Amino acid sequence: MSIKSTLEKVISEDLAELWSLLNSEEKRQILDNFEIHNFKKNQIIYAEKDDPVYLWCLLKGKVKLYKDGIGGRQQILRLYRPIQYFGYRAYFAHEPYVSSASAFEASSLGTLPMDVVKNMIDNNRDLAWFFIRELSKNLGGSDTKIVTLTQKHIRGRLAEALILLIDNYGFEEDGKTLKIYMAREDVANLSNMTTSNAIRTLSAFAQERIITVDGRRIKIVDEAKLRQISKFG
Amino acid sequence: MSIKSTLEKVISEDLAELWSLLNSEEKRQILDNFEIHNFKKNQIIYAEKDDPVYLWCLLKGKVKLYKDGIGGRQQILRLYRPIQYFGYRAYFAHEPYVSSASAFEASSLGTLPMDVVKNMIDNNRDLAWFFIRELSKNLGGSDTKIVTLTQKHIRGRLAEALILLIDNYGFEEDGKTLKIYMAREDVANLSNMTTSNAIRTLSAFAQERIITVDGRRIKIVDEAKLRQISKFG
DNA sequence: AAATTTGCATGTTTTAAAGCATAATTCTAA
DNA sequence: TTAGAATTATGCTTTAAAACATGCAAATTT
Repeated sequence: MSIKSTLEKVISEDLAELWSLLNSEEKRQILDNFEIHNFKKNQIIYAEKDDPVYLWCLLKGKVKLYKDGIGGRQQILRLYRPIQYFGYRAYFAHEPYVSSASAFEASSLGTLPMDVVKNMIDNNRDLAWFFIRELSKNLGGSDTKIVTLTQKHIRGRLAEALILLIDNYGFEEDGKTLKIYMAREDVANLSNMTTSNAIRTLSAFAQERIITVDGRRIKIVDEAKLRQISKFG
Repeated sequence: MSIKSTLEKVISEDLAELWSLLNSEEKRQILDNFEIHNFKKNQIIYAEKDDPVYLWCLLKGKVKLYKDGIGGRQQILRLYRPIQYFGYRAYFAHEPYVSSASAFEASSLGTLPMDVVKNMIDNNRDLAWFFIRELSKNLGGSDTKIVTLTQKHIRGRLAEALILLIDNYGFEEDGKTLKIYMAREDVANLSNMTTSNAIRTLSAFAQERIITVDGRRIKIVDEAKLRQISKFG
């Protein structure tokens, strides 16, 4: 199979949501400009203050969007799974990036120059609506996060983070084990607490039989309890 | 002057930014659907969980967008001044509102049904870009706020809030006095702290000759120092 | 004008979470 | 395969901010 038709296969199968919104000329434009890049575990995809150039599409793996804060503290803002798009916000705002993206594990990503995306949006209202909707959903999420991360106590924040991991990456075949294996430090960076407190609170949850912990494998035993802790104390 | 031509005057003068993007048919559509509403001080414009129906345009006054959190604690997310638009995010996300809006002082607002806005976006790419850009700027701001509100200490958060007030509402004729007079409680809700601590820290800033405080009149004496405190300790 | 409410100011106490120290364990690379 | 590094686990100490209490002043209501 030619490189091009392989690419077409990859793109048309994987970009499902966006792909269906395009006409044949637009599809050709994508094929001509789409590039695949592979990233190793923990490799940085782009960094805060960089100028945005590409629309990124996660094809395989896991990616975190994060912001480095005060005293080396890092806040994870969003997590991506295949097939999701990111990296476009800063371009649309005419700003440099305010956050960084890195591969959580070995990942494969596609790029499309934002100038191409811009042209396509100009001529495709469905595409415009796709981005308007994505931006709107993200903005609602960030506004909500401002309140939960500042007002919830540690246990509530950790419970919320675990629920986010469930919703984002789901379970292994057993229907219990989280399908993501992250360092305690990343759990902490997700839920706005120190690594010590993430470890401590995970242990507490384990003791209370809400979860079990085996290294980085986290099993959700009592999801209802988790949601209750996330919502209230 | 007829009601309609008065309205046209109000709209064409005040909606400047959006108005210039429209053709005459679109302008007619706005004139037919635009309504003016007046709100008293502290009156709620819409509330969290409501379904979004209108695009709101602040014509006169000041509006806060906020979210009620845990234990009666409120977080102010954004502040609006004339002429700014809000209330569209939830509609675009196909969600109920996740935050509430209320008038900070007696205010005058215009409404346009979101269904009308949607139709206009469908046929006007500049209008689409207007909202894409606004959403993108807001999302960058919210993502940044997540980090500053969780990681900065009280003094840094208050300094940042005061700078936000400068940038949003500016100064009186003296070039020093903030052009907004808000209760200590709102200052606290803007900077994620208790009312007591807002009062305490304002007093501390006054003692350090960074600001002067006379009731709700706040004079910025040393803006450079304020920016330094916001950035670092 | 008196009474009541509301908002501002400040001191004291309590507490949640950070910071720090030290092991134990697991991973990684020479 | 072993030495070293990184990660996880736990206990102890410190601290920033919340919670609480009280007094005072200004504004509103009666």
